[in-house]
Amino acid sequence: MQQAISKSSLKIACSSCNLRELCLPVNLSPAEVAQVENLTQHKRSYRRGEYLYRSGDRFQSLYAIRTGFFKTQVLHEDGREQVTGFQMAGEIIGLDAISTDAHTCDAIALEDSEVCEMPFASLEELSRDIPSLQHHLHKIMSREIVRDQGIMLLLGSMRAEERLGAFLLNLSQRYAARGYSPKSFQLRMTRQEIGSYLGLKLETVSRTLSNLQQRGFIQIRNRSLELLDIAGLQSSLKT
Amino acid sequence: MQQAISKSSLKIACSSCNLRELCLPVNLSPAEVAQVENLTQHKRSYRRGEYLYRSGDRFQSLYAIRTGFFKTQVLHEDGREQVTGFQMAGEIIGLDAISTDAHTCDAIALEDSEVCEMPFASLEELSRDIPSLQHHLHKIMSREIVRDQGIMLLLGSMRAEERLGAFLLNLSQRYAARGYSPKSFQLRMTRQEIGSYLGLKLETVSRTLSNLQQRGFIQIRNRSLELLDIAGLQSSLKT
DNA sequence: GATTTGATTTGATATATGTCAAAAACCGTG
DNA sequence: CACGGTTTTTGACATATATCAAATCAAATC
Repeated sequence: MQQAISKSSLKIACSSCNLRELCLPVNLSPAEVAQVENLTQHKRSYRRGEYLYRSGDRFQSLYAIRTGFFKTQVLHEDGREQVTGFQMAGEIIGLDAISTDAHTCDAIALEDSEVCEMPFASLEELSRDIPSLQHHLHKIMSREIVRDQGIMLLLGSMRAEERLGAFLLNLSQRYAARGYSPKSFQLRMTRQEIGSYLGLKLETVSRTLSNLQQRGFIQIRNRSLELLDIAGLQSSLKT
Repeated sequence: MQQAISKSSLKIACSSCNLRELCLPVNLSPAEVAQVENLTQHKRSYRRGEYLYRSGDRFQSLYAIRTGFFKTQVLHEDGREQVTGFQMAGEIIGLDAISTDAHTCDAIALEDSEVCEMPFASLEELSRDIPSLQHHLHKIMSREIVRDQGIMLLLGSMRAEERLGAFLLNLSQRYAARGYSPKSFQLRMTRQEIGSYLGLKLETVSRTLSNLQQRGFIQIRNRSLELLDIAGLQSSLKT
């Protein structure tokens, strides 16, 4: 019964902020849920192109994406930029800033978006009282590390077509996890941004996508993507 | 006075285990130091080539490297491997495993090494009581995320020579931070491993090192490296 | 110390991806 | 709806890095 209560309360906490990543796996009592809700009250909207934060900004909060789509990028002194990730609803952004109390990358909305601000000091305090929240925070940070290692593998040892395939399949899975079609979705980023993320030039991205289309794996027209042969794409990665 | 006591106690804690990264910046009371010491009692030695853990192993502990040198690598199903990092004394290893309760990479000693095992459950428990320890743990994880983003930048947008330059300068800094010469040290890894880490083939690593030597930036003979012109190397990265 | 094994260097050549350029498609805005 | 700017595609060509191969060198083993 206690179980049932926590679960339904959990739903409330999550529906208020869509904190898929932060809330879902944590088993909280109603009182604890209230505390988490209190923490995540501050919401803000961002228009496409707006910065959520910039490299160098003082660190204060993590952000949970309620709706929308962001990219994060690091800038080299010589102007080169590297997109380090694309984040969607339910994901937590800003973890890099804990290390130095300053953000180390830019976060930019790729479409109109809403985020919950979570003051990190409060989150730390609360997670001292709620072990399951504490552990979950650690898992989120660890998951980010694992994700980054996957990108290293991709950048360090895959060819252009494999990188694109892995990228599209990853988006597909993440849309599926949110209840959207895994086979058909809009890309929210430019070829240039895809290229930066994957360590390729935009022309290579375009050519490779055209090639995947010719071979019947995908249908792409501008930003509208359809995955025609997910299994085929997957198996082409394992070769 | 309290300050002085903690500091000297801190020294004891660190000298016992050389936990540069875990202890140094944390301001602990003597009692707290004792608790941390208690946590880090379990030490083990590894011979060159031995595994500290393997991908898939159940997660139980983080490890602080006391002495020696490790590499971490992820394996692709098709046998391709990607070295994701080289870790030296004072660094913490195993953070990736928190996310799934299983290690996601292999950690292998590149020379005879000693580590402190830190049961993660105890670390979480202790960090609930000691806020500065909690915050420090978060910083360590965040620092790992930032490090990984730097490698993404390197892999995604630098050319072979820049990658090697950045790699050598990074090693140099880390040796300097440990009181060793920043200009002269032994590489502990093969050209192959460097190449895997930097997304290059071993022949390219060898050629690029030879080229840096010809141009007077470094002196390299097998694993013995001397950085002859650190400033020059640095400025060649900014171009 | 001889022998085997693995690591490194270097050369010749191949190839994937980058670069430059131009046209076409798309999008937001007035 | 037309305009101007951006994004995307596609082609021709350049180049950095990979591949294959062989010789040398260092290190581990008996």
